Amino acid sequence: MSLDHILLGLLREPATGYDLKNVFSETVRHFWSARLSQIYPTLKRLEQQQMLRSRREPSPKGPDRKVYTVTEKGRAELLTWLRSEPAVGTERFAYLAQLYFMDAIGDMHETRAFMSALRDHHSRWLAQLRAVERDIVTTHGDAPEHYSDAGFHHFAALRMGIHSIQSKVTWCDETLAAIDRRLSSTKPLAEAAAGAAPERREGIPS
Amino acid sequence: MSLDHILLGLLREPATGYDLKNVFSETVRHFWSARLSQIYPTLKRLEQQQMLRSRREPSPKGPDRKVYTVTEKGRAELLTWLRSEPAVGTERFAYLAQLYFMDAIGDMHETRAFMSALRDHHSRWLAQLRAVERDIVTTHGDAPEHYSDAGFHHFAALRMGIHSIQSKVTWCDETLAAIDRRLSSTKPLAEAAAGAAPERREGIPS
DNA sequence: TAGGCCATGTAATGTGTTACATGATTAG
DNA sequence: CTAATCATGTAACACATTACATGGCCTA
Repeated sequence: MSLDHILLGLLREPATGYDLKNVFSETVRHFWSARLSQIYPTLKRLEQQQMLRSRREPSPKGPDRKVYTVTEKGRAELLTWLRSEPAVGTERFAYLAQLYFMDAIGDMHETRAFMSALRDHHSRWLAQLRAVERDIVTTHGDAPEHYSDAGFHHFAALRMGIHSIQSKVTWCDETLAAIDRRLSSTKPLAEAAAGAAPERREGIPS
Repeated sequence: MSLDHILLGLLREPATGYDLKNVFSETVRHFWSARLSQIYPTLKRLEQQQMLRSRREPSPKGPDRKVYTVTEKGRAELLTWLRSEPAVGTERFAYLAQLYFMDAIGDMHETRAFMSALRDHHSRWLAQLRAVERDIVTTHGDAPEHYSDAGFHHFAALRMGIHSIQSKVTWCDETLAAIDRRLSSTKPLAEAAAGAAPERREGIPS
């Protein structure tokens, strides 16, 4: 259901499927993603359901553009969704599942490499979000309570990304430190330098 | 693909679909969820692919149990997945999408109520995760680097949940405070007491 | 005896990804 | 001339949810 609502939300200005794809990669990408091959059929269906109307326009470059606008029915549907309960509880973290089972590999160095890759990824992502934040603050000032209505809501969503990703970087660091303590207590340098990973069996259950 | 791997991971002990459902709701629920009606066909398919083997056993209560075990091929597949890149970039936050478009309602009080509901939800969730953490620390001590291999990895996954949810509670508080500043600067108490929500139009763009 | 748990599943539908298919315009 | 961008879409498949269907055993 949610792509429907996101498209209705983005279509406050008339736009084509292609336009919406670009908006996705610019502003909405840190909490949602969608491919063109999903966007086109969804727009078509929303038009059949009378949530949208479309008109064809010649394009300066390339084929005709099919420009969509939201109907009254579509706007009503958007408002209903916005007024419904916060949509929580559907988050899925595939990389946490990997980590959770990673003891099956039996080599803490692989866990370390995994966490390190994860830290890099989140750290880069955080830098991007902070850059976006810096732009906004430079342009509109550092008091979001004085932004436009839309600006305020967009900024709040961005701040959630920053808090959340920052906490993951911190978590990666905490976990990497614990891994290092673990490695240095069970596998001193001399032994590690010796080569082949020794089988280790411990008694403490999960 | 991931439910496949999660089931392979959970099946270090032989278990039935029903058992796996229960394990889901106990330990894995903070980063993944699955319904029985998805688990059963998936187990069936994994058996066809020779990742799993099953045997029927009489049950003390109810119908025969169909107990699954992982084959060599299944274990190899699990290890391949564990050794692959961290599966990032698929996170979706439907409630952030709601917030992002919520200026369309045109009433900051509704945004406030939304954020407040979100805070409650995350706060309750955080309390649950902290309770689980407390149990583990009480039983196994506060030095995770000395836990079993499995225990260490499970604890690390739990810590990510705690960091991440805590950061969301903090974000909710920050945003609620900003909303309150905004409400008190644009709509003083006397006006709010007067009743009907006045239309407000501001010039600053997003 | 009513409701919950044990235990299995199927069918229909919804949602999302990957791959395929086409073709014009513009910048290097 | 070649590659990127503009612009449309379809088809096949993969993944997930909701609803339906069955039935025994145990507890309140």
